[in-house]
Formats: sequence, structure tokens, C-alpha cells
Amino acid sequence: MPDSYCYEYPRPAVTSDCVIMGFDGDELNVLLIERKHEPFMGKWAFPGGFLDMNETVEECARRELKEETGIDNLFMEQLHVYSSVGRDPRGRTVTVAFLALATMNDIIPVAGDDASGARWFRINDVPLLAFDHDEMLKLAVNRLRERMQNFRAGFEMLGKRFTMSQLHTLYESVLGEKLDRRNFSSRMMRSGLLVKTDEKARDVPYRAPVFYKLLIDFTNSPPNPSLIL
Amino acid sequence: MPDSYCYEYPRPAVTSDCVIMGFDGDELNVLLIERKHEPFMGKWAFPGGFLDMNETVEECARRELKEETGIDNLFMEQLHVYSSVGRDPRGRTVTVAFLALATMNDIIPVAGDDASGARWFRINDVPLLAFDHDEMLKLAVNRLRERMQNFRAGFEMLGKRFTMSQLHTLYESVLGEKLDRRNFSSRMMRSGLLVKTDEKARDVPYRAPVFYKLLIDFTNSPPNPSLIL
DNA sequence: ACAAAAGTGTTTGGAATACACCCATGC
DNA sequence: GCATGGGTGTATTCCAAACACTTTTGT
Repeated sequence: MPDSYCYEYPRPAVTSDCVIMGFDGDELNVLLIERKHEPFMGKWAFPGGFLDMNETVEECARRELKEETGIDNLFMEQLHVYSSVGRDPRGRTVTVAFLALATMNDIIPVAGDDASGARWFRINDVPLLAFDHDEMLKLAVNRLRERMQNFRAGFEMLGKRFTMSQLHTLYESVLGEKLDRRNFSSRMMRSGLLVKTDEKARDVPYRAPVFYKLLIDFTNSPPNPSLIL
Repeated sequence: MPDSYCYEYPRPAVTSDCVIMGFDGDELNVLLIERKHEPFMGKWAFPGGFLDMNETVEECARRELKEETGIDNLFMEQLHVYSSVGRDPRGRTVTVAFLALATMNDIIPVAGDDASGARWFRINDVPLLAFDHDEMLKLAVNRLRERMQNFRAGFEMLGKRFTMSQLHTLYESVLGEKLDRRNFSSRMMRSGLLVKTDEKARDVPYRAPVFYKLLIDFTNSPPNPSLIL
């Protein structure tokens, strides 16, 4: 037989999957790929793949992410481990799901070898997904909300520079509630994570908003998980 | 060769490890086992073991927990996945670490087959641990503190009934700061998670404190991780 | 001048903090 | 009756929520 890696006890396959979230200025979006092969051929799913023997699950997630989006530096954190016995029809698979935040404009979804398509979906337009990815998506959105409830997350979905109202719209959209514009702004500034730049938007048909930027850059997630904000 | 489970691609071994925390009325404690075999023979480590093919990582953690403590219902949540390439000298191993909270008195540490000892350590007396378990411990304590900062966790380390000052001592000990007794009490009650029982402590050489209990029981963790408080 | 969104400040209510006195029990 | 810890209430501070007017820019 062609199988060549043998062990005394059976072992599950290990994969890393990425829930990549973005914001189109209006709604939360998520990057999905269309599966080219069975199982779940034709279904949409989160990008992900098998762990190589010389990489951590984080490195695996980043590698897959790079392959599917062309980008290699994104905010990323462990979301949850999925290990139900029957979750992959091909056999026992343990999946470490990651939550990644991306600037949609920076990303050109590319369909890798295993995919017949790759694109952003508005969160409300996401079809039934392959495997247990529906559950993953729910958890990812919940986790993102949790993080954003402290007003200390989500910036990664905007560009390096952003206006206060872009940030405001993002928060209202993700948290699903109206937030007073003035209180939002002062609270954000009080957090100390943002600074005003001296640049303003141009060619807007009204008063030009100033750009803000993050004081610290989280595009590379903290190496030590205990350092997550 | 004796190896009998063969795969087309190499696979890491998968384990679940448990950081079991308890409270002795004075200090945070953690349950460790002493390794009977190499690697790290004689070193202390968290209980854990290899994933069976018919169980989830949660079930695996609960199984190990049962074997090492005799208990089978504890609050438990996923802590972090450790997957550094060289973290286990025996070969590539991916470990899902869990955080579990236990009532110390309910638990009799038992040294399983692989262990030459099992006992509680005060958090400040923990020796250098095997593998990357030192890092795991740090993260576990941080996570516990995070949870307790909302005054919505840690009850599982006391019994089914507990007095307000037991809870108070627990919080001061874990958070490492003085908390005003009166403010603590009213805040706890405001949380709505506790109720006074009509029972009082007996045989105390001073005014008998009343017992409180959790309104909801979290000894079995929520099946859906999104339901964690 | 007006439309459209940006920018900013003050008032107010509620929660957290600081703080002090009375109560029950065993000795 | 006193020592020990348990139980509770109030004044104050501070943060967050509610809220409205002025500014800039393009047409």
C-alpha cells in the first residue's frame, strides 16, 4: 500500500481553518472558498488545510491564509478546537479554528488548488457551509462581538488609516446596535489606542474627516497568547 | 515493524491536558502529576493523555481528569492549543490545554499508571514543569483572572454552598488585590448569579455566616462554547 | 445659502468606591 | 462583656450615557 507513515496508535489528522472577517463599509463579510472535491464538493467552506510536520497550527493557518488571500500578515487568534468524531467524512480530523481580521480591499481572494472559487460573502448571505463550519462562523461572530464590546478590537478590518465614522459604522454593524456618535468617538479616544493623524480625506462633498490610525500595530498577532488585549 | 496505523501523510499525536485549579481557602492550587517515565521522568506536569479515536478533545480531557482525580463533572473550557514542533521529545505532538476548576475537598488526587505521584501544589510552590507546562500555567492563571475580573467565575472552586467571605477570600487571592468586603458582597449579589440559602454555618466561634449558592450550575460546562458566560 | 456630514462639550444618572456601625456567637 | 468575624447602608466620586449646536466643504 502507498501509505508510508505508520504509528503504534491511530492518530487523527490535524488541520487549521481560518475564519477571515472583513468589512465592506457597510456589513461584516467573511471569506469563503468553494470546495472542488468531495466531501462537500461545491459547498462553501473556510479556507484551511492539513498541518505540516514542521509548523505550528498558527503557522499552518497563516500559510493557508496566504495561499487563499495573497496576504501574509493578519491579526489572528485561536478560536476553538473542533473534534467531533464524525465531523469529516474522510476520517477523524481535529481542526483548530482561527479568527482572522482583514482589510477587504487589501485582499484578492484566490482559489487555491482545492478550490473552484473564493470570494467574500456578506455575513447574512452566507450559504449553508461544509463540515461544521456554520457553527464555527457563529462562534467567530460571537467572539468578535465580545472583543469589540470592550472597544478594543476590529480596527484590523479597516485600513491603516480610517475615519471615525468608518470605525463607528463598523462597530454599529458588528454589534448590531446604534451607538451614539459623540460618545463613541470620545470613548475610542479615551481608550488610548487611536491617534488623530494630520491627514484629511479629500474629494468628499462635505467637511473632510480626519484620518485616525492605530497607535500599535496588531497585524502580527502577539506571539504570546496571554498578551492578547 | 509493529506499527499498524498507517497514513499517506505524517500526523502529529494529539493530546488533551488539564490545568485543574482549586482553592484551599487561602491560596490558589493546581493539580500536578509526577511523571513516571521519560521524557521528563520525575518532573511534575499537568494530567493529560492521548486522544482516543472515538472521543472529542473535551471527552478526552474529562476522561483524563476522571482518571487523575476520581471526579467526572468539572467546569472546563478550552484554554489554548500548543503545537510547537519540538515541544515533545518523543515526536510531534499537538496538545489542547483545558482549564478546569475544582473543589479541592471533593478531589482525591490519584496517580494513574503513568504517574508516580499526584497532588495539589500551591500556585507559588509549583516547581519547574515538564514540556511547556510552565507557559500553560501562566496562561491558565491569566485566563482565570480575566474571567474573575467580571465577577462571574471561580465559584466552581468552592463547594456547592459557600459563605460570602470564602468567595471574598478566593477573589482577593486570585486577583491579588484587596477588595472591600461590603462592595464585593453587593456587587456579587447584583450580578444575580448567587442566592442566599436559608442555611448557616454551625460551630463557628462567632456570628454564623449564611451560605450562598450558585443559581445556575456550571459543573458541566456548556456544550456550546458560545454559551460560556 | 443650503445640504450633508464632521466635529465638539455639557448635563445627568448610575455604578463603583470609600467608609462605619450594629449583630451574632463562643469564650 | 468582650473578642471575633458577619452583616448591612450611605455619601461621594467618577465614568458613561443622553443630548444639540457649530463647522467645513461642494454645489
